Amino acid sequence: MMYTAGMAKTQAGFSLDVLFRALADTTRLRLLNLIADREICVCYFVEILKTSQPKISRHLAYLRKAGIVASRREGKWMHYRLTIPKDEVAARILRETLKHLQEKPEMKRDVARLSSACCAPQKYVLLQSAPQPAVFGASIR
Amino acid sequence: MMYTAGMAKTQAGFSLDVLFRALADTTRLRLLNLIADREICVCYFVEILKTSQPKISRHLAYLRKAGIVASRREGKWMHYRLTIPKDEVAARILRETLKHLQEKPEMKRDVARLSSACCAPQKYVLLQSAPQPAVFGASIR
DNA sequence: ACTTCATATGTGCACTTGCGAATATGTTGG
DNA sequence: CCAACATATTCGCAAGTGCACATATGAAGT
Repeated sequence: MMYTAGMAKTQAGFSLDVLFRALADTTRLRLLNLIADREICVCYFVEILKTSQPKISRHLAYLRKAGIVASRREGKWMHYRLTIPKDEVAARILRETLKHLQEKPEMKRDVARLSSACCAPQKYVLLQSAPQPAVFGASIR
Repeated sequence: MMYTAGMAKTQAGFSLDVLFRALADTTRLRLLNLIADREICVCYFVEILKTSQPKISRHLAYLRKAGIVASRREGKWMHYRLTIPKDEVAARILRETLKHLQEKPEMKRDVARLSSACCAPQKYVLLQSAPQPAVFGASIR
């Protein structure tokens, strides 16, 4: 057996229930799909999912507690990004999930709305001065 | 691009929420871990998980509705087996999950209890005349 | 047909989860 | 410090989920 120290294997302590519960919700899957390729500011989620701000915030908190996303503050804005779990199996499950979501029409529509919101922010009152999503075009998938 | 007809791709209609909700429960994960390698009769689950029969039956029904397991009747007994979903992504997620479960001590203990129950059924009153699990030793993982 | 055994399902209850509405926290600029 | 803005959290409620208990279904033997 040649496991080196850096080799992230399955961590026996890790609990999959947590991950699955985090993924077992449509709103959260939509959020994950949107941040899969870029770091996004919360206000975009609100506009794109056409959902209330507290609801978005709560679901993001849920994902954060499950260790799937991380946040970064930039002045008034909070940016969320995907964080691939240390556990190798969890990471693979997450990647497979995102790959699947990419195929779905609703998810494609969300991404399309995001890019149109970025290109023409004047159409969205709330996004007038919002920071643009980063890493557009690049992809972890 | 060289997709042949036989290549099972991601099915857009498939909904991952259902799969995740099915996997987001410890009892169901224990059941899945046990049937991952073999077809098992319900009475074994009851003995091994030391849980009430209705509870086992309910969770099995849940898994059946999610399309993860299938049942087969043999006289009075119902045998359950794992069914890999048609959707390729779902199938991969399920396999990864089972791989992860295999590592966990509780899950190993369940499997150990199962084999001891099979080798010495006289220790378990309820299993006196129960049919033995099939495909012992073989593995889909 | 009746009983027994194996499994499935209905019922009521405790607990959890998601939601909208209101409010709190944190940041920036005046 | 205060006002305005972006985001987070609290609260009360409606809906969902898991459980124990009781009961129903289905098969096999008498």
